[in-house]
Amino acid sequence: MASIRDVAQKAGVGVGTVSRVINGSGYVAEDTRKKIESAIRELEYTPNELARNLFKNRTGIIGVLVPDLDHPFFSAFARETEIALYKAGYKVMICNTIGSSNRELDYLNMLDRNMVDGIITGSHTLHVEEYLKRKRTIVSLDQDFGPEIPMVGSDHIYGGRAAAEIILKNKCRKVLHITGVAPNVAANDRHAIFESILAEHGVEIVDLMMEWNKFDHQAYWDAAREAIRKCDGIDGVFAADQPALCYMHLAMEAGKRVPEDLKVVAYDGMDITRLCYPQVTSIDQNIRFLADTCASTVIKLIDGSERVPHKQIMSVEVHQGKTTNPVVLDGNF
Amino acid sequence: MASIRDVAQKAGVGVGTVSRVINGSGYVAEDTRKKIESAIRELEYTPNELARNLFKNRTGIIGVLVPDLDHPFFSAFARETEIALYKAGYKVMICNTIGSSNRELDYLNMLDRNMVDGIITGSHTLHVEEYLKRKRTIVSLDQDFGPEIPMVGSDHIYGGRAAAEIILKNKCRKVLHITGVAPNVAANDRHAIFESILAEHGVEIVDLMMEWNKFDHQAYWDAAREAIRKCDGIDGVFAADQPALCYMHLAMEAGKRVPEDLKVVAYDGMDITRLCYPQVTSIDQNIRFLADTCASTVIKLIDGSERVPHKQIMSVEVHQGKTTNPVVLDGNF
DNA sequence: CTGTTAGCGCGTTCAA
DNA sequence: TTGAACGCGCTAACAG
Repeated sequence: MASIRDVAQKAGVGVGTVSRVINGSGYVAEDTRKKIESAIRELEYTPNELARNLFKNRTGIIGVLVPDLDHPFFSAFARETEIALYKAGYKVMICNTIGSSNRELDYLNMLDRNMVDGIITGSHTLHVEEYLKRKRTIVSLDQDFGPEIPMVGSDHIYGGRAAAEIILKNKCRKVLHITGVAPNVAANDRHAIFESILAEHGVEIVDLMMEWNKFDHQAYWDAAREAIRKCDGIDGVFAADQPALCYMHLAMEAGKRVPEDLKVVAYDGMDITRLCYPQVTSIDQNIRFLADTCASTVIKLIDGSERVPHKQIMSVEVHQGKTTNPVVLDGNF
Repeated sequence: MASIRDVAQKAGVGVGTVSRVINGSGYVAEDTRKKIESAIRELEYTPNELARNLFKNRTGIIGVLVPDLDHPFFSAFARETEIALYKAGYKVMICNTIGSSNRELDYLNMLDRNMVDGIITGSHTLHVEEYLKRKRTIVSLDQDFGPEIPMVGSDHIYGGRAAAEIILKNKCRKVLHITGVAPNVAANDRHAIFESILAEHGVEIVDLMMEWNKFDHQAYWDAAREAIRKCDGIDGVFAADQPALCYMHLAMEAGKRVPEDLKVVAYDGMDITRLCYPQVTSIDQNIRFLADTCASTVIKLIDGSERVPHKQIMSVEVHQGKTTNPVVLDGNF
């Protein structure tokens, strides 16, 4: 409640001097400093960030946009991003964009209103133009908005290829492929490459497309149940963590053995695939690295000093669990 | 970039009039409004929230503190809280407090520095006094800081009792009880009541205490493995979701059948217990209701109009899955 | 109905 | 080494 003026008055000095003491800027005589410091203590003075922000035209806040904070991938991403940004002195404003698309717009507008210094977006329900309008200080996770906006993503091409290699070397003949991430997102790359490799090798593919904006587990179960009903003789599955787990568990319930009768390869490999039995083979994105890179990139953008690459692509890692037979990945298939 | 003065100048009016148009306050002639609106459009003027915030001494931001955003319970809580607060016109600043305890302090200090209008904390690594110093506009999830700070929580007493009833009616004789949530947290209540009921009925209890601040799944596996090694003949488990799952899967791997040889009751019942096979019996907290209540409570505190109850306790719900035999819960045992 | 002015609390010249 | 004055952009009170 006390302001810098109160402190100045109490210490019998001018506000400028108090300001210098607080910020450790400029010269200040040792004894006036003492006086001021004790005045600060007595009044329990704390600088008002709002006034500082107005002056500096900065808040130190970065907006982080994700479709759904309760999705394991995005909650992990949000967590790591917050940690990275905090270390750099920034705070994080978070937003779930799923469900209402003008929430994403709302948050983008905060850039214009100076409420946030930058935005990291893992949500992509808006048209490119809305993003381009703001230009600077936006970093995109896994979607290419063109040269104006830097993107950070994983090597999904390699990921899709690795999944295909595992499936092939496990000798699957009829593979269920559950797709359905947001349109325009780089993560889709894995699907195309996966299917083309399998097709090349004469493996039958059953495609199941989920609505990309359904994140509740009921939708996953429904999709898996539909796959089980519609189609017989599946001996391999490639899907994101959650649909993969649902399908696997339904198949097990129906008496299939994993990995003997059914091989499972999941994409992302979040904790959820580790807490299950058997532990799932998966292609893992390096979420911490993605988050750190998003954080450092947005900070560089804000500082405006360094140039940043348009694309920064992180490796994915293959985790061979118990839902496939172990194979050597050497690219020969 | 353009300020309200630029707009005023361009429209040939005073800043006050522009302000009135923007905020829809006071009277303004139709044609001057037109002029101003077109000036706004031409200059692509957007009000600077920072200046507004300074004037109103408000940011519209609520800080949400959780130990770990990547823990299923807290990510769900954060998600629901953000949604509820957004509907009420507030934004959410998020903080992971695990790992370094002065992060929590940092965020509490934001109250004093006017960076946030209020705080909802599900993290409790600090001493009570630090919370009491700020008094108002703090809402605590699941911890009682005394009469000054409203708390919102679940009926863990009922939860512990229900778990005990299920275990008893499933005729378990030797039960593994994994404990270890943060100290001083209401969630601990379930442990005491659970153990006392089981003891009353002569059921043997094996206690396993986990470090409360370990949230990575490795810690859960370690704990489960230790339990398996140390102790034989366990026919029932009561634990939080993740340790319960780890133990269950290890036991299954060792050839135990669920629920024939081993009954499992998990606490929280997050998605992770639904994506597993067999689906786990659980005591579920109503996270959306908790979040909504935290949100509305902190808003009432900010508005200062209504009084708020010191404690608001939500019911938990019993979800009978496939890891126990179905029983009727009537409190007779 | 409208323009002017006085803050909101702070950081920074710029003289002294 | 220091204090006074100005400005960040906006809102609200007041006078016209």
